[in-house]
Amino acid sequence: MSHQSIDYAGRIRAHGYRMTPQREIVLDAVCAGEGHTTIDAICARVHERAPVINRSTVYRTLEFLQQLNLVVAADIHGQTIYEIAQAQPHHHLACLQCGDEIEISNDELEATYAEITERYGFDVEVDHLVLYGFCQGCRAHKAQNDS
Amino acid sequence: MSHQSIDYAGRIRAHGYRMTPQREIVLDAVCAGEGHTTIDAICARVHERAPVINRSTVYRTLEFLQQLNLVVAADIHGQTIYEIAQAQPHHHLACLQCGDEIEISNDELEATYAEITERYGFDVEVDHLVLYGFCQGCRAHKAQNDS
DNA sequence: CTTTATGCAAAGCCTTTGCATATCT
DNA sequence: AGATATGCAAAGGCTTTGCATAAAG
Repeated sequence: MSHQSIDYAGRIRAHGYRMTPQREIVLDAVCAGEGHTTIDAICARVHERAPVINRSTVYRTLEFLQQLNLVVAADIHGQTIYEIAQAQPHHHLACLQCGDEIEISNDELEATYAEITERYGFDVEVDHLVLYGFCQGCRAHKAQNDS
Repeated sequence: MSHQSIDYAGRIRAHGYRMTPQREIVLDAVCAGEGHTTIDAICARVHERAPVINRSTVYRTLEFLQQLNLVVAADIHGQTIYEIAQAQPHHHLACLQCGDEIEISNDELEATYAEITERYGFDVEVDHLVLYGFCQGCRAHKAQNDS
């Protein structure tokens, strides 16, 4: 699922703003993150293609793209990560040990949300939940060390 | 549930460290947060009782209390919040509109975690999940405005 | 041609750190 | 006395902002 399939220029112009090379390059960099990219990673990728682009432009562009709902942000370990907005809400499993991340669909959590709404009258609005824990590989190592 | 019921001084000394007025005041300030307190709120409360206590001491003390598992921290909207460690893992529902927070037990989410472990081999280790959404009152307002 | 976007540099904010002093056991 | 904890001030890292210039429609 590439971001190429979306008419970003059109959606930006539809709001009365302009498409620029910088915005395109930042969008590409976010997309290259495969789901979750830090500012540093984005800046590094941007810098490869266009060393002249300023860091503050990257910040401003990401802010801008979020307002148009083309990019979404999430907090992970206190760091902000960015990714291309997808039609499907989804979540992440982040391994505390190896740092690996697994993307999961919303299905697993939907039932839980419904239950919370029913019990607390609270409408959970989560597009981008990050659950921490230990992945399969690291669990195996942990089990060895604990013995 | 007050933190008074726990022998903090004892637990601190058991690790070879010292109980000090500063640490006691910071602990009180965290406890006064009723579940989730920002650094600023903690510093404000500390300052009321003892204006001389330095901000860096508060940072160091919180770091210290976390290492002893007397205080736990979580990220909420990019801000670090602190609370007294409880025996029971629990989570928060944070309303995006009014900022209200509801504390919920782990029970609602346990089944979901089990399912994730089964399906992905990923062991979710969440002591302090924060779910964003809209509380009952704000949902009612939203419904009105949307019509 | 007008408005929006960018680059640069500087300011801001929050957090951490080094070091001398004070405090606890 | 010996070790730990604190206060102060300064440094650090990341993000935001003001302003002049450049570029898009």
